[in-house]
Amino acid sequence: MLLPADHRRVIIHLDADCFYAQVEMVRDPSLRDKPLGVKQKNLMVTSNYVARSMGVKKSMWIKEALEALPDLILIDGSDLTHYRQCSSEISAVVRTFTVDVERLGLDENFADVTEILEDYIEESDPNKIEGRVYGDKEPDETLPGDPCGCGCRERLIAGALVAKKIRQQIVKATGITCCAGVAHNKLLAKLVSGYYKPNQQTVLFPWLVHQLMNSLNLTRSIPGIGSTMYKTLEELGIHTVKDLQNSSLALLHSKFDDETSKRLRDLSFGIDDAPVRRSGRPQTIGLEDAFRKVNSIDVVQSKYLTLLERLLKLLKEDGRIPSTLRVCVRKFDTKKKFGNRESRQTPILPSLFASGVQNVGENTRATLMNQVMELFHKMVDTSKEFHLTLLSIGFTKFIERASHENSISRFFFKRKRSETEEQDINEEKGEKSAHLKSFSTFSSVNNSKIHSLELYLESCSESDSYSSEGGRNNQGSMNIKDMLSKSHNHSIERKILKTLKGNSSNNMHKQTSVTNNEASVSNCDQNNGDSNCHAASSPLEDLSSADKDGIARVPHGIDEEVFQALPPEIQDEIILDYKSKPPDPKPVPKSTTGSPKIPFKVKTTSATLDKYFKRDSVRGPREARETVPKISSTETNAESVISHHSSNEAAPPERKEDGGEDKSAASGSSSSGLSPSTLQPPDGVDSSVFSALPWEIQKEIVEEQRRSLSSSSASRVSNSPSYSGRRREASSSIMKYIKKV
DNA sequence: TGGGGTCCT
DNA sequence: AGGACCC
Repeated sequence: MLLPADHRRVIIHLDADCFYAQVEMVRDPSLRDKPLGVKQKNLMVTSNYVARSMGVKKSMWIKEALEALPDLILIDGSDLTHYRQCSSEISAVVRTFTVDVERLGLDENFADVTEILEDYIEESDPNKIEGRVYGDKEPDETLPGDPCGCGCRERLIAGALVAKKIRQQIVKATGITCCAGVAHNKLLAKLVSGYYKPNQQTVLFPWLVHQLMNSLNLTRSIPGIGSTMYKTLEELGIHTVKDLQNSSLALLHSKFDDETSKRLRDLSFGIDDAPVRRSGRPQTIGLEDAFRKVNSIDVVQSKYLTLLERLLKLLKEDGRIPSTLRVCVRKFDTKKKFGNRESRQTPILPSLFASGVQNVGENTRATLMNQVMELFHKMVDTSKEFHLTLLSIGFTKFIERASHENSISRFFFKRKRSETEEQDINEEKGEKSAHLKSFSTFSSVNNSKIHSLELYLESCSESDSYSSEGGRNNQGSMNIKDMLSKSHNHSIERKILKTLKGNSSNNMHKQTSVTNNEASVSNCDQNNGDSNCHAASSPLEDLSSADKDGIARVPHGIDEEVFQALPPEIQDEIILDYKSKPPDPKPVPKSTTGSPKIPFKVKTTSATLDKYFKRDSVRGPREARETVPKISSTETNAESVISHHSSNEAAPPERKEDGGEDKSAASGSSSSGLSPSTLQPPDGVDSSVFSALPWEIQKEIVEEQRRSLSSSSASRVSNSPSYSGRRREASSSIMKYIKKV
C-alpha cells in the first residue's frame, strides 16, 4: 500500500521566535531583558521569553496578563508595518540560499534546499550534525548509521548545515533568531521545527517519522487539519493521528472527497509531497479594524477613511496597480463567532491610478472612498439598526509584470499614458469599438504599428509574470530570455522582436519625453531611503560596470544579433537572468498535449501562441481565467535586499538571487479589444499564427494585403487617417515574418 | 481573540 | 462571495 518512502528532498522550515516581540526588541534593545508583550486590541499576541518565564503566555487577554504580571510592558502591535518589513528581510535572506522559498504568515518560511545541497555536502561532517536531532536525548549524541540507504542521512546532515547558515545570516541581517526544522517534506519540517524552542534547530530523520507522528495525538495538531476538518473527523470517531492512520479510506470517503481523504491519510503518516511554492509579492493588500461595536454611518465612514489612507501608503510601497477593490464587514452575531464576514468587490477604473500609485490625488481618494461606501451599503442596510464588529478594505488583482522585466517593460512601453488609459477604460466598459477609436486617434502621434507590436509583445511577456521569478506557479511561462533563446521554434517571435527594435527604437524614445514609468521610478528613488527601489537597480549597475565588453557577453543560446540590438539595460537584465539561472538547472517538461484551453475572450495570446511562448502549466486555466485590464505602468519593486548582510563568510555559495519575487495577480488581457469578428488570414499566411495575433495586427495585415493587391494604381486606399508611410513600412515588414515559410 | 494572508469552490 | 486553511 505504501509506496517506498521518498526522501529525495530536503526542506527547511524556519520559524522566527516570538516574532513581533523580537522585532520590538530589535527596535528598542532596552526592552531585551524586560518582560514584553505585544498586543492587538484586548489580546496579547506575543510575549518575549522573559515575559513567558513569568507566566505571560501567548493568546492571553491583556487583563489576565496584567494580573499575572503588572510590570509587563505592552506594545501595541496593531500596525504591522515593522513586522512586515522585517519579515520580508528575513525571506530575502533565505532567498539568497535558494529561490524556492514559501512564506507562511509573517514569521515562517519554507525553503527547499535540495538543489543546493551539493554545495554543502562536502563541508559537512557525516558524523556530526548541526543542532538537535529529533529523538535525541542530549545535544551531541552519536548519529545512527543509515538505516534507509537512500542517501537521505547525508542530505539531511547537509541540510542541517544549510539551516544553521541561514539562521546565522538572518540574525546577522535582522537581529532576529529563528528555529528551524529540517526534514524531507514540508509537513515534517514544520512539525519538527518547534521541537527545541528558542533559537534552535532540529533535524528529523525518516526512520523516526512514525515516532513523531504518533506523538502528536490529536489530528488537530497536523497542519492542514483545521477546526472544521477536526470536528468532522471527531464525528467519524477519529480523534488521534493514530486513529487517522488506522481509519479506512471508505470511512473518510463518507465525509471527504477522494483527494482530501487521501491527503488526510498521507498526512497522518507524515507523507506530504506538497512542493515549496515560491511566494511572490502578495496577491492582496488589505487592512482591517476590529472593534466591539460600530453602529453609526459616520463612524463607519471615518474608519474606512483611515483604513483607506493607510492602505494607499501600503499600495505606494508596493508599487503595483490594483484592479479591484474589496470591502468587508463583520456583523455582530452571537451564534457564529467566525466566518460571518461579508464582502463586496468592484473593479477599479485603471484611470484612477493612471499616474501610478505613487501620488494618489484627491480625486482618486474621493472616488475610492465613494466606492467603498457604495460597497458598504450593498451589505448593510443603514436605514435600520446595525451592529458591526469589523471593517476592512483591500486591493487585489494587481497588474504587473515580473519586476526584473521592468526595464524591458519600459522599453516596450514608451507610449503615452493617456493612450493606455483610454483603452483600459474602454476595455473595462466592454466597449469593443473603443479600441478602434484609440487606434486611429493616436496613431498620428504615435507609430501605431509599433504600438500594436508593443501591445502584442506585452501580452506575451505578461504571461511571463508567472515565470520562474514571480511564479508561485512554477508552471510558469517563458520570460524574455526564453523568448530570445530556444531559437528556431520561436523564429517568428524573435523576428518580431527584431522588427520592433529596428523600426521603432528611434522614434519611441522621442515620442514621450518623460514617461510615467520613468517618473514613477525617479519618484521612488526620491521618496525613500527604503531599500525597495535600490534593490532592482543596484545589481544591474554592478553588472554593467563589471562586464562592458560587448560581444563577449552575449549569453549562450541567445541570438547574438538580436541581443546586440537590444538596449543595454535589457542586455543587462538578460545577462543577470542567465547568471542567476546557469545552464538549465531544472528542465521544465514541455509537453504540448496538456496545453490549457483558454477562452479566447480573456487572452490575446491564445492557445496557439501559448504553445510558443509558454511552458505548459500544471494548473493553467486558473490564471488564464483572470482577466485584468492592462495597464502599462509597472513599478520597480523587488523586495528589499538586505544591505547589511553583505559580508559573506557564511553566505551561500554562488547561487544568490534570482531576480525579484514577483507574481502578478492575473495574466493580462493585452491589447485593447478582442476581435468582434474573426478576420480571415490572407493568402500565404499561416492561419494558426494569424489567428493567434491580436486583432489589431490581424487587421493591419489584412489591410496591408488589400493595399498591396490594389497597390500600384491607388496608393491611398485606406481611409484611416492613421495610415502613414512609416506605418506601411513597418507593416510590410511584419508580413515577411508571418508568411508561411 | 487580532490583523493579516493563502487557495479552492 | 464565501469557505477552508495558515500565522
